[in-house]
Amino acid sequence: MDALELAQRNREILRAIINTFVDTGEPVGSRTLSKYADIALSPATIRNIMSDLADAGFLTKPHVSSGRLPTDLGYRVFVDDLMDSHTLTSEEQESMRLGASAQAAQIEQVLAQATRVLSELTNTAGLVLLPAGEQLHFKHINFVKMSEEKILAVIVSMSGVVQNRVVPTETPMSQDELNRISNMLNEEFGGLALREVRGQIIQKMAHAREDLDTLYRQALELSKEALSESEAAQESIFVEGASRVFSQPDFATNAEKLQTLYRTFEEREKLVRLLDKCLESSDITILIGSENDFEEMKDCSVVAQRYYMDDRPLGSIGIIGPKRMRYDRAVSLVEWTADSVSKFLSSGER
Amino acid sequence: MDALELAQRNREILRAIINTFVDTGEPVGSRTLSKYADIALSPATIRNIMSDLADAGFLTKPHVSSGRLPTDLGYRVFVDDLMDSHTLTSEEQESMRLGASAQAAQIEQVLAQATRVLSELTNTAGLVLLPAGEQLHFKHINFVKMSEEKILAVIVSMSGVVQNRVVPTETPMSQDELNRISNMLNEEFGGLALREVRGQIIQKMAHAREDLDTLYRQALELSKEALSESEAAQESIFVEGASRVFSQPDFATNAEKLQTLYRTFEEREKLVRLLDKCLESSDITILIGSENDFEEMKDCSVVAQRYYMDDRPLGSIGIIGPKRMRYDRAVSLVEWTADSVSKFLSSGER
DNA sequence: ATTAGCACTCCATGCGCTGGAGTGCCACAC
DNA sequence: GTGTGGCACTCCAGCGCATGGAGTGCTAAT
Repeated sequence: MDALELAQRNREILRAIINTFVDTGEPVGSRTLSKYADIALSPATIRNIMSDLADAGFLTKPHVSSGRLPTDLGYRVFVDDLMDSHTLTSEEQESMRLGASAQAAQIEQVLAQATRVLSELTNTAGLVLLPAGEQLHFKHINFVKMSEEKILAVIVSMSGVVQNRVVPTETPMSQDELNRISNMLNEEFGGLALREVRGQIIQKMAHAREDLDTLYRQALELSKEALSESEAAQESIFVEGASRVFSQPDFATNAEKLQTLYRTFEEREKLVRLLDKCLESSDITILIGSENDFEEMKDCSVVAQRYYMDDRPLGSIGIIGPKRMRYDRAVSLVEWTADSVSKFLSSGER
Repeated sequence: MDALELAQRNREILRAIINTFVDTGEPVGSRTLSKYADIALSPATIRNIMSDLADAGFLTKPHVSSGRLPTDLGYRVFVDDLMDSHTLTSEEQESMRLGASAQAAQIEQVLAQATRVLSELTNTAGLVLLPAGEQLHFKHINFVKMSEEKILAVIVSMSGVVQNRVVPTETPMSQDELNRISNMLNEEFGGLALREVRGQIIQKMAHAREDLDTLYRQALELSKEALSESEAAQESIFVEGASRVFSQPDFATNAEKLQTLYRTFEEREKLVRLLDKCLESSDITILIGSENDFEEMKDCSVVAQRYYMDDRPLGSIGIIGPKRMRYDRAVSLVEWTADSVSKFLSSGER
């Protein structure tokens, strides 16, 4: 760290190296850098500085006689300390605005659209973690009779997320009864977190077994099934434009990397975990290379941010791309998108 | 064609060539083939036959001094005339049975599961076209009030497909009114094809404008919106195990092919069109290489079959993989799967 | 008709060479 | 002592070339 804190100039050099590497994708040499506008030093001097930066762990080289490129740590200090903040161009802002103001439909569509735009503008894969599980608050439940033994539960959360669930039942009920049941539940549980609803249901079922009227008991039974945790956490992620990552020159040439990367994207589970992690912090999260816990994605970086409804974090939205990316732009765009989405969700519009 | 019809032996040779090529992935030479168990001919003789088969358009060679490999036409006659029918091993049957008998949930889950198994067993990508548009028959509609201006329509079809749709409205209605509206609609339209329902609604709205009571008019209005065609045909396909295709040696080495192929899979639209085409015939559909209309997929083959509910075709299920595949196995497995799915859907279970 | 033999083609592989880009170090200048 | 020019050295990427092997096509013999 000393090296950096002492010498402002070293920071300049590191910044310049990263910038040009991000631009070109080629390891950058001292000569190239000395031609770089802002730097009026001879290659030899630059070499010395580079050597220091390499000793400090910010740079490596692929082989002994090649230019330098940033390590994960190098990117890290760049992102933390050296990066200029990128101001969005008006076109960028334009595209994003479109994203959020698309005629209001289901929340999923808004999120998918925002993610798609994000992916296009950053030329990386756009990700969004949908509200699920703990984040959801009960708004409305509705039952539809599908057959004598099967009932479809439609659960609507405050945030506008709709879940369908087929629940088997032994005691056949008429649609009318089902409607009354849903009325009951809606009055009783409106606004509570799903977790609380589950808790209350279990409590009520345990406490007063006999003295409840049949319909109410059935209501509890049914809603318990419908709200059961098990599958709730399913497939709660959208990925848009993954092919953009694969066509980055950083991967496109290496068929093997492409394979494993592709498989990881297909599974999705790891992507969910990544975004879940981003939910923990209110700041924008940047994971560079091996900073994420997945070996397969050690050549990728993630930039993600939570989105909110009425100050309650619902999920996260972001991008995943090669380590070599324009972090400044990515950060601005992700922040802006998360912000737009939050504003949209928090306005009366949904 | 003569060449084939005259000489039974030529057919043997073609079959052997295709079989070993499918096995090894390498162009097969006359020498290799003469060692092949069933063939007691010298390499020279085989060369002559190969030459004939090449003239007839069933074989090519990558370059002048290499072994032969089948053309699309070659695969075609193989599939049509030469192929032994593959009988499923008991393990294969076992996996498939699991697929269909998974505890009954929504139709989508059953289809997804069947497709996943299909993909695993064939080591290709599994595809399924979900019932949509014309295939759907109205069973039940239900409205849930989301806000003063927004109503969620839940449409359940006879086959068990559930669609959610947010409909904007100007005249606020209570949940009670909504329930009554859905009762009305359900009685009136139960069992009709969605297309017919749409037709009837428009007709009724046009015919008797004034003399209908308000609620009924609102019902028509609302259901018209809810059932509008526009978005109905969206994303109605599942793809499972696409990475299996990409890791086939036929593509894995060629980064460029991998790219375009990947992009095609991501878009999905072309896959939908392929499966749509398979819906037209009641027979199993096999598209070899350029037989499908998409340049990007000229190195892939599709094997797909319709599935039914009560003798009504709902959608299609199949696989897509490299041209070099075990067509006999693919055909058996796809047929078996489509059959299982159909049986499941047609039994009372859904 | 079938087959052995032979000339020929083409690919894949490996090797050695070369030029270029870049480093590291040393010695010199200010 | 800080910056710089010079120089030797390293390593990669690309190229040309030779070589062996797999395979064909043709011809002549059986």
